Amino acid sequence: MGLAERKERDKAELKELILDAAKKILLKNGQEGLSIRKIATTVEYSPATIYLYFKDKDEILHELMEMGFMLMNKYMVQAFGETDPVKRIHSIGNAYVKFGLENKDWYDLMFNSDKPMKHIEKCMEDWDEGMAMFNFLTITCREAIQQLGLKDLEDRILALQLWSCVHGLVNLAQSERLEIVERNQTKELISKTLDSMLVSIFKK
Amino acid sequence: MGLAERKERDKAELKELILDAAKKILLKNGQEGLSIRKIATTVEYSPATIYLYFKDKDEILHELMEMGFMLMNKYMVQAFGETDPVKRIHSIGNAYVKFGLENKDWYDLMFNSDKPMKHIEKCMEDWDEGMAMFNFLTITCREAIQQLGLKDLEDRILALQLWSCVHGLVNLAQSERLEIVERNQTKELISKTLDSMLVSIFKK
DNA sequence: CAAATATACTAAACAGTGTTTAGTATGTCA
DNA sequence: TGACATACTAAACACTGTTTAGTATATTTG
Repeated sequence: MGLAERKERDKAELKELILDAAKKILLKNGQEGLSIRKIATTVEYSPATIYLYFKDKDEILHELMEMGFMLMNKYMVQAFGETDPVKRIHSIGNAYVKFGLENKDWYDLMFNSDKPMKHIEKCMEDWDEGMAMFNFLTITCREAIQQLGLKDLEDRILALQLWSCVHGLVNLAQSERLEIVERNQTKELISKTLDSMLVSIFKK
Repeated sequence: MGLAERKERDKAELKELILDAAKKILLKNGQEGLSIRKIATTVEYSPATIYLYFKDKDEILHELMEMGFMLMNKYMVQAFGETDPVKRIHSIGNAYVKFGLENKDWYDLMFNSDKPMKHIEKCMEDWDEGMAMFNFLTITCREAIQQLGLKDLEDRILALQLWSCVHGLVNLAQSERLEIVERNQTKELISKTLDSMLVSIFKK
């Protein structure tokens, strides 16, 4: 029976089990289909028990967001290893878009949803993972500006320019606005646009 | 009483009343706070009555989306009147961002939410208003490319490059990612980034 | 005029949602 | 053995979108 099996599971592991269940449901049903009650039935506990391990749903979504950033880092390993700053920017851009297109639900949690942010606000925490990403991009921009002697460019403005472009592309693709405006080959369209933007900044 | 008052209202006007109520609730409580039941109590009918005038909630959100595009057009009048294509691109960009920042809920419905799009899919309709906007931008890009002799730029790629940048900026601002990464003066940051992008494309 | 039909509307239910409260077993310690 | 803490849950609260069956009222037809 469920009771006997559950007792075997270490008490401290339940938090991890809940997050595992949440992750599974997120991947299978999306953020809309992720509910406390579904998590509860998956781990074979009552919904109220979930609240003994997490303050509220926002906290669970925040933890999932952090998992999403770990997954994104895997997409970035090549970029992290790139020494040439301009090449690194290319690598970051491609990895970012690739991650966004392949992991809609994770991406949404990390860069669109306000629920993980509400938890950050409530607990007076910071958006560490997102800031780390942006700082890495900003530093890379600074290096690229120095190397190419683009003295009239500001690192954080350039970083934001790059970020907003890839963020916009991913969101337009995910909200199905792109497919409707330009049917078929949206992936090719995205990579062309990304290239065009990088060319407009660094070449000419 | 409610009954007497209601009878006076023309039957054909109820659909408009429902949309008016929906609009009010959207502006006051946001998309999260907009429910069929709240609309029903506002217009003093039962929730079931709403479904005699609209197929489902998605249809109501779709109609609100169309209202949003009408509002956006008001922000675009100056751009529509601009004859110089490069200046027109500047004008469109500024109007787009201004609209996005000032009308979060409308913007979300128009460019992020999948619910109005679900209705479009169900009814085999098109995203006419969005396509019209993108076509206008694409035509302007074509004119700018011709005028400046930028023969290695493709109009629809350039249009998408511009769109994704402003869309990204608006979304980053609205999801509070910008404020966390760069505290204070986010508005100035956005206008600087917008300028920087336009400079990188059209000057140098 | 009376009966049949069509219109406009609603009460109640269904199946969900996040969250809280009060209470129940079980285990530990004095 | 009694007191207390821990782990958990049933049930409720206040919501959500949507559907179904039924009720008045109005209109049309025989």
